[in-house]
Amino acid sequence: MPTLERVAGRPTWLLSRAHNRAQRLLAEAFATEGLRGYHFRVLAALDQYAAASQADIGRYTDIDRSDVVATLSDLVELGLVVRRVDEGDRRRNIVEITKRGLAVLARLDKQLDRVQQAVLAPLTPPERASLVRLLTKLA
Amino acid sequence: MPTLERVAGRPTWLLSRAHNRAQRLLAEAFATEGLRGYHFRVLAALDQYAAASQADIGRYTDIDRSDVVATLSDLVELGLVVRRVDEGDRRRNIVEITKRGLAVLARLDKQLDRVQQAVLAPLTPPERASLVRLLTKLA
DNA sequence: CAGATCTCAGAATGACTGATATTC
DNA sequence: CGAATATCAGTCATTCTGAGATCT
Repeated sequence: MPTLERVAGRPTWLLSRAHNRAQRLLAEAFATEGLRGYHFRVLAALDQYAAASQADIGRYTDIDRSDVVATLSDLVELGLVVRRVDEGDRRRNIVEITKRGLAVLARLDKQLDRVQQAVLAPLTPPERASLVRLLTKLA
Repeated sequence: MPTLERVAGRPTWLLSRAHNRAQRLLAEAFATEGLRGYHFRVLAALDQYAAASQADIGRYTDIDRSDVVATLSDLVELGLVVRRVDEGDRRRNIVEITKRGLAVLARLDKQLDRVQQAVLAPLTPPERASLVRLLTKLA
């Protein structure tokens, strides 16, 4: 296995490797429902913050407002969320997750747990806690 | 600051956040030389493994063969590498870094150190070592 | 022949930019 | 008026797929 001295062992490189591996597994998991990461994040946000505006969804999920629009349009078309104008503030859309959306979210959540297990498999429980603590400090 | 319970605290999410932050800083650093991450990785590989074939560069850098082609074409055009057919095995191209390429690589290397410092700033030295160890175990 | 190499065209995903119209 | 919102039309970087041509 060739190693690039100039990058091997560097935190940013290790971060990339771990992130890429996790992302591949997550993409696979989401694809079982025909969705992508953005869809999951938005559904999760709508479950937690019911009837949110699109701008809020963007803030909760850290997704750009313009991408929230497209993501929601996908979800509306799939019947996983409903979108209507906020009559109290006509600039806003109120977005809510549907029953079908909740069902999909529940299934994706289980898949997500599976992926976490797979990614963290090489670490012992105390090591996992340590990693979470260190990564949290980074942010 | 809103948090998404369904993803907050999850290793894959924390990994994404840290990776994204690092990537933004790295992209900025590379952009000072008008380059991107792929260019740096390839230059670093050519410095370490002189006169490599393109397939080998792909293996060293973990960049897909087809992307190595485009990246090298950029670097050739900038005069940072030279590419010629291997007369001993005419399937291969032999690629070498130039003097200018070495100079650019040296500057990028310094920038990379700066970025590592910035990314790791919130951690103490023992914590940094611990993070590197844990991330290495993940791979 | 099988296998390695280089090349090209294209796509998927996540992240981002800029502009516009509407509403508060 | 300034500020927030939703929308649209793009770009960009990284990663990956598939197919073809050449050479060992």
